[in-house]
Order: sequence, then structure tokens, then C-alpha cells
Amino acid sequence: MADIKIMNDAPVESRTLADKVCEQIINAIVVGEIPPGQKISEPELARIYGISRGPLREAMRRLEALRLIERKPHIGARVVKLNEKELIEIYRVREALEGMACRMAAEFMTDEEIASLRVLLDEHDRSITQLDGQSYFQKEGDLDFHYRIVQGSKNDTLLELLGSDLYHLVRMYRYQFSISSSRPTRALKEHRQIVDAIEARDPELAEILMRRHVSAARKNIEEKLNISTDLKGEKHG
Amino acid sequence: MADIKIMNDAPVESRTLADKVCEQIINAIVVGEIPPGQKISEPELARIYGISRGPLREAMRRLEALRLIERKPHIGARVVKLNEKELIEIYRVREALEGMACRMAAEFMTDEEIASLRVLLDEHDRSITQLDGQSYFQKEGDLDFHYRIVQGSKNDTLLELLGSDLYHLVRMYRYQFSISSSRPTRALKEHRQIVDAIEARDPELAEILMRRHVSAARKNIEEKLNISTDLKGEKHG
DNA sequence: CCTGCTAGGATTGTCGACAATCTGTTATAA
DNA sequence: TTATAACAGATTGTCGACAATCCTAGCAGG
Repeated sequence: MADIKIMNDAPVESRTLADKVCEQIINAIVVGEIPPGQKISEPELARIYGISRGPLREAMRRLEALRLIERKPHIGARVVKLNEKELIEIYRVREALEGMACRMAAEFMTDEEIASLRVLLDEHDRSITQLDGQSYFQKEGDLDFHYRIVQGSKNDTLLELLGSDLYHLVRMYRYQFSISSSRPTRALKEHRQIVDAIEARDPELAEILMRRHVSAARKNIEEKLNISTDLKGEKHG
Repeated sequence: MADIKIMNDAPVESRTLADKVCEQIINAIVVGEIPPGQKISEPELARIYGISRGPLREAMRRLEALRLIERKPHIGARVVKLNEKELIEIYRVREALEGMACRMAAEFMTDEEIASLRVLLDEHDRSITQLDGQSYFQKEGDLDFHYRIVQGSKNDTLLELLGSDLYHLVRMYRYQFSISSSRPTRALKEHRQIVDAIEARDPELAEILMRRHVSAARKNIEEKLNISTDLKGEKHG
């Protein structure tokens, strides 16, 4: 059901071709349909999506701004190659930004939004116990929670930065590295603590908890990456 | 001398037309040469810059991503209208992002970079005492300092978010609202404290000081805006 | 006088074709 | 055999023209 209803604000309105194709390509890249590092052939993509190169190039400009592709003049565009360094960098940004968002959410979130957030967490709880925390929660469900917090900050700039820009990259990394949220139960517990702080209207605590939550996720990834690189190194010894 | 050498990474290389024109338009908008709220006529701009509408539209897509213009399908693009709400929002984002940057700068900045930062502050000091803190420091000099901190974080994602995206908007707001840094002497003092914390390799303190520094700037702006709106309200009574 | 419709003009969105640049190959010479 | 240079093919960058949509002025009707 969920798909990515979160991300697109306009449903199916009369948008321009470039916009529609852009969204399609975003999803194709995020899901891995267009693999990372692959060169993007403008004529080929134009043929696939049944449009001309004009709108396609406009869409690619937007993809470049989203850091989903990299362009070099007269050479071409490639889907971003995933490297762990940038992943860690993004989590640093998330820690700062979502910490601030959570602080502001504790101030400005409405009681209805908080209640709705609790319902969402209950859904996650069921999803975890039933499905052993595999499918939904690990992919989009977690971002769903975080997105709502950012919404609650009532800061549109923050919302656009995180929701429309960075989260595409986060989703992409999750699909590519198949990063499981590793400890869904633990994460859910932290989510509940965060909501508690927001409900208590305690901005400082809310920010600290969110920062620790994101920071923990980053450290977890760093650890996994180190282990995997260590294993790679062991092979030679 | 300074101009905006900070922002553009590539000097005058063989870039594409769209890129060069994009940069020109960015500066035109930031400086106010193209006034806020004005509708952008594609044929006219294309004629002015001597290019076709194709590259121009690509440039405009980038401008849209930078939040310098707003596009509506089939209607047109307008230069963003400046409103105080968004300005405050941006300062919240800066507080979070630059706080994190400063924390990381305290960890990863090289001794040479720190020394160079001190030299910069000495220049600012002279600039203030000589020119009564009017011209340079208030406009680009302050951002120069902040940019170097972000560079020192060694986090390219952070650098791109702040340096290539948000700072254009910050510069624009400064030109439009002619926001003086209000208390250059005070700001310089805070800058020195920040550098001290970085030099002491104290990430926590560095982050706190930077956040307070940005937060103080935000509150100062809020205060000014409230006063001006109050005055507006008084007129009617 | 005001409201709603219509036609004209202008602007945006899209397309196909041409020019400039890069990449890979091949031929030639040291 | 290796290195250099020219050539061919393909790809990207740019342009002008056509189609679709929107804004506005004018007019008919109430």
C-alpha cells in the first residue's frame, strides 16, 4: 500500500513531461533498476520513456541537483556510485537536521499529529512481531516515521531538504546495500522514546534522543562496513 | 578582490553554456539585478544572454533546485519572493548544519587551516576598525568564515548543501533586506571563540558556540523584523 | 454596470536536426 | 613492438520551429 506516497506532493496532475519522467527515473535509480555507476545514454533513455531529449535533459538536471547522477560536460552522466564515505556523511547531515527537526516538532507538532504518530508506531510494532521485522519496516516504514517528525517541525525548508532531497539518497543506499535497520525492536523503542519527549513538549530531550537515534544508526553502519572490509582484508592473509 | 571566489569551484574551464549562464543568473538574482517576484521571460532572458531557450531552461531547472526561482507548469517562473518566515527557517537549518560542521571541524581541520582561519579573522578585525565594519565584512566576509569552517569538516555532502545551495539564498537575503551583521565586533568576538574551541580540539564546545552564534543572528533578525512589523502596525492605530 | 464567453496574442512545452566534442580504432613511423 | 596521430563513429550540446496551454481584451447577454 505504502509505496512512496510520502514523497510526491502532487498526485497525478497535469505536470510537464520532464517532471513525470524525472519522477520515474528517480524511482528507477533508487530501486536499482538503473544500476549505480551505469552510464546514462540520453538517446536510449529518451526512447525508453518515449520522450524527446529536451525534457529528458531537464529531468537530468534535476537528478543532478538531487545528487542521484553525476554529469561531466561533453562526457556524459552516470548514476552515482555508492561509497560508504558519502553514506556516513549523509547520516551526519541527518543527525544535525533531524535533531533540529525533532526539537522544533516538540514545540510545534499538534496533538493530533502526535496521536497519529503513536498509531503509526503501533502499526510498526505489529509489523515487526508478525513479519519478524523484515519487509515494510526496514524499507520505507522507518523513513515514514522520520518524515512525519520533520513535517511536525513546521519548517518547510527543512522538510524540503530532508524529504525531497536527502531521503531519495537514503532510500537508494538502503536498497543497494540492503541495509536492514538491523535492530527493528531497538529502533522502535527509540522511536517511542522520541515521541514521548515530543508529547512532553521537551525540545532539548527530543533533539538529543533523535540525534542519538540517528547517530546509533550511523555507528551501526560504520561497524558493519568495517567488518566487511576487514573480512575482505582477511581473505588475503 | 574577493567577489565570490568562494562559491565556484571550476575557474573558467570549458563548461557548458547552460552552466555559465546559470552562474550569471544566480549572481544577477542574488545581487537583485533581477528583482524578487519578477516573472522570468524565457525568450527575453535567452536574448539577453545570447543563447537558445534549450540551455536556458536547463539552467532554470538548476535555479529551481537552488530555490532561487519557482516554476509553475505552463505558467512560468518567478524569482523567489523574499519572506521573513523562510529566512528564519534557513537560519534554523544553518544552526543545525553549521553546528555539526563546526563539531567535525574541531576534529578534522588541519593546523594549517586553523592558522589560516586566524589570519582571516585578523583581516576582518582590520576591516572593521578601518571601515567601521561596513562594506566587506557584512556581506561576503562573514560567509567566508563560515564557509571555511564547513570546509574544515571534511564532509563534502555538508559542504555542498551549505556552500552550493543555502549560501546563495543567504547572500540573496542579505542583499535584499540589507541585513547588516548588526554587531560586527560582537560577531568577530564569537568567531574567535569558535576558532579557540576548534584549536583546542573540543568538538562539543565548538558545536555549541557555533549554534549559539547562528542562533543569535537569527534572533537578532527576528527582533528587527518584529520591530518593523510593529511599526507598520502602529501606523494604522 | 456587471458577468460570462470567445478569440487573439503571447508564453511555455516539446520535438527533430545540426554542430561540437569525446572515445576507440587503426595506420604509420620510430 | 610501442607510441603517436589521424580518422570514424557515437554522444553530447545547441538551435530553431511547431504544438499545447495560458492570459487578456473585447463583446454579447443579463
